[in-house]
Amino acid sequence: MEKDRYHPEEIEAFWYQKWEEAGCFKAENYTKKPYVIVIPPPNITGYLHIGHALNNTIQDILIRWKRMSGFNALWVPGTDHAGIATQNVVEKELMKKGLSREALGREKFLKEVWLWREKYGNRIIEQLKRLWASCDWSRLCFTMDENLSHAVQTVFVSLYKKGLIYRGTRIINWCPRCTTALSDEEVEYREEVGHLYYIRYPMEGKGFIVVATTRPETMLGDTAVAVHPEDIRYKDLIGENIHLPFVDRLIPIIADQQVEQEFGTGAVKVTPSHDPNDYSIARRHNLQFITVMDTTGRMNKNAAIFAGLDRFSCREEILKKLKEKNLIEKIEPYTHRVGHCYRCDTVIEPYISEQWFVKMKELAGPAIKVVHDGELRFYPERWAKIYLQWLDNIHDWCISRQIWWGHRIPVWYCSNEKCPPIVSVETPERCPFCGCGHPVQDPDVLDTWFSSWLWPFAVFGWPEKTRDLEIFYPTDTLVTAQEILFFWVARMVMAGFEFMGKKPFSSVYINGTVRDKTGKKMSKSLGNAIDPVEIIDEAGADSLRFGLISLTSFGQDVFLPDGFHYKGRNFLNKIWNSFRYLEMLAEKNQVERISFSAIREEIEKLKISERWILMLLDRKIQHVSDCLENFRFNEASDSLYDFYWHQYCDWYIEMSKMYPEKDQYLVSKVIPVLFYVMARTLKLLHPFIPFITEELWHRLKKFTDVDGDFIATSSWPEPDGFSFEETLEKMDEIKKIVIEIRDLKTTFRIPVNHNLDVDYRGISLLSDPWHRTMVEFLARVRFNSVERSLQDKPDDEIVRIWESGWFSMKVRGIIDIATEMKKLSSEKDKISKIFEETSRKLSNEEFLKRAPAEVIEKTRKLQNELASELNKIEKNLKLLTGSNHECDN
RNA sequence: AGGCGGUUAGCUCAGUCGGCAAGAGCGCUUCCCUUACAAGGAAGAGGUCGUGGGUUCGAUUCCCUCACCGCCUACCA
Repeated sequence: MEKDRYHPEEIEAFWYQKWEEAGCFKAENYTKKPYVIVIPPPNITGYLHIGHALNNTIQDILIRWKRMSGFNALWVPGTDHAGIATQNVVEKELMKKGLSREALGREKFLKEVWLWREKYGNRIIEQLKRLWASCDWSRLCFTMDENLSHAVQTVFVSLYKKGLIYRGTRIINWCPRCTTALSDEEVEYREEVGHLYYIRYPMEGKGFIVVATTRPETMLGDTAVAVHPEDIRYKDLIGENIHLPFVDRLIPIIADQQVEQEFGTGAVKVTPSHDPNDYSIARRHNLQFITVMDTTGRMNKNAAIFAGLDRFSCREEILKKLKEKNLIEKIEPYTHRVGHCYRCDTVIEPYISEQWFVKMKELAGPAIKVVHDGELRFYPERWAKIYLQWLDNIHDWCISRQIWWGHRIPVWYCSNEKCPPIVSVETPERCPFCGCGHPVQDPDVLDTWFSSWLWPFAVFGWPEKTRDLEIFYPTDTLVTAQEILFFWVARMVMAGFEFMGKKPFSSVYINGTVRDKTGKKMSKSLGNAIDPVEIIDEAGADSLRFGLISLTSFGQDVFLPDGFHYKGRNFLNKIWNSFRYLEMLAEKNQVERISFSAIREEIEKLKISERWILMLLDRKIQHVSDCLENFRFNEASDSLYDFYWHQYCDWYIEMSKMYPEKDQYLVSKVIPVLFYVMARTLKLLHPFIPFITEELWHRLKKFTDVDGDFIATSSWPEPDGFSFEETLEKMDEIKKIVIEIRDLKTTFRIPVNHNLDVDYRGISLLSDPWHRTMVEFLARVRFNSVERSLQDKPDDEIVRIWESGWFSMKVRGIIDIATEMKKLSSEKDKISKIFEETSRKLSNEEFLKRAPAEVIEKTRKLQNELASELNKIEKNLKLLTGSNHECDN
């Protein structure tokens, strides 16, 4: 037989295609109970990164498991139009060609974006698809699809009519690079080292008041200085005026509770148009709002001599001028949080403008209740608290964006300014209020998340009352990342109740974040990303999946070490080669049609080894199913790994080699059990490593009567209900003896198939010839039955006492007594300690009184085992020191 | 400032209701290309489970303190 390794490339490509051709992933069997997951739609600008890989592997495991478990499993795929991100990408492309969106104009620009989308927008889907995701691709959705647009408009109009959407002039987060408003969630705060500048503001009378600020350039827009009403330092100054430098403006000193006396000097400059705090102070005090920047972050005409400067150069300039005027008291280093645009990383500018908002308080109610009532659960549970905390403090949602790529706001304005806005799904011909002819549509588009939050029902055709909507909504499980808990998850729950009257899903599994060695999130822009596609090219999707899953315990962040996928890769190789052994075995013994049902019918004819592995398999089926039920993916995959490799391969397959070719028991029982365990384990492994299991499933068909056309659509195994508990103890004993002999053989370098003198009158397990054969085979020795006394032990033999019998082996050359002594002594010490501990426990009345019976029983049993072990070691030690008379049995 | 997560073998991590003689993968040591597999096999070494208290018959596990690492929220300019 030739050496072989598992080569995934062709196999993975082959089966993916077959699955699709056969429609394995289509959720078409409406007689079955549905199980539904909607994918968190990746951005069309995205590449598959390791975070997607983890997130989608988990979804795929759930879907495949449920599909096999008899559900009409539906995984809805789709992509997100990602308004700002996509517009930025296309603008960059245009820039390369010397074009700009302004030069093209709205219509032509949008054409470009659609072209770009046609060309690259499905790249990430192709990656997912080629690689593993068992989505129902016939239902692929896009957030800019016509029905999605229709849903978005319907929702807007409905919320507007309920008074939950309004238009207003507020201070909002503005990105001067993207020149658009952003929601609070779209701003990323980062600690940055800056300065705190103490500036002297000359008072109208005489003297100065010193204010502290991190942003001196905004002073040009100051319309007051505020102090705390009870601050004795400034009490008398309230109502005085300040002569604001550069802009020639008198501004008052006012008193406001919001001012912290301890911070800075206790006096704060108030810039209502460029700071959210100052904005609220200004509203309380009816201050003037003076905007000193334009939409791109340049100082405007209100900035007097600084007009035209960029906001950051203006800061430098103004500091220079202040120094010249001796108006800087001091400058301190200061670390503070600075908001950045989540799409382009530009520093956010608080900015006053007219935008559309959604009132969130009312919508949040049902979303809070459903979690309180336990009808929507988070896994891990701690996320519920974070979710609730956000909803409890929810602010209105700014939904209008001053970009072009996205859902146009369904609002028109009449030329007559007295007419209210026309809010309608259909384009109005004329103004319904005054009848005039040319209503103009609002130029803005909606926040991308304003379409994403409708995802769980919009993908099924809402607002139409479709059959899909009726059958598949609400969905079951949402698998997503922590970073979009507020952006997306919370808003979906709100939308679900508002528009469907029902929660959109009942379980939310928040998978961990994949981080690099320094704890940073893996991302392309940070340059610390591991490219999953590269790993797949190298070792296959199964290896990647297995490696990822193995490292991600219940919602914990994942810290990827180099070569994390080797575990999976090696495992696949093990599976591959063990399968080849089975094939070879079947062919050699001319076994063709193995009937699994026969195994179950003739249980009583099975020997301990078969019963043992069947029992372990049964337990494993139960365990893996339980793990999946509780989102314990790594526990499931690791316990399957252990079972397959360290029980099935290391022991059971090895045992099968003890039978001669065409042995009756081998052919009639062992081979069927080998195949049976293989087949069932492959099913359990399928959700984790779909490709190799599918390949082997089809190879199994040559020998067995496995069910289903594909393993992907076969049935999830149920335990047979075997309870051969007694085999466990015996197999453990056999393993122990085998390991003991192997240890001796290693220590004393004894050759293979050495003759071992054994007195098994006292070793009860070995009184069974079949057990003896098995031990001999596994330990690669031959037993000579002897009944001589240990006193007659020749000097070139080493002896091990086991229970009340013993075995002895001839040792070539020098027996290294010292090595053996050392080993036994340290073993003795170790066991003695534990023995003492258990003794103490068992003589403790409180323990006996309070501990549960099974714990006491367990401790007693351990105590006995330790005692007999100590006894053995004692005797063995005595043998080595030569005083072997007493231990002769 | 609050909240959350982490701290277990050299490295990366498991350890579900307190009752283990504390596990895995990689790495390390010794031996073996034995007819499924060297991406393999056999046998090993390696941990006072971050600190200090407490509860308990019993704590890696529960409670409190502290330390360090990380994350998330917050209108201290």
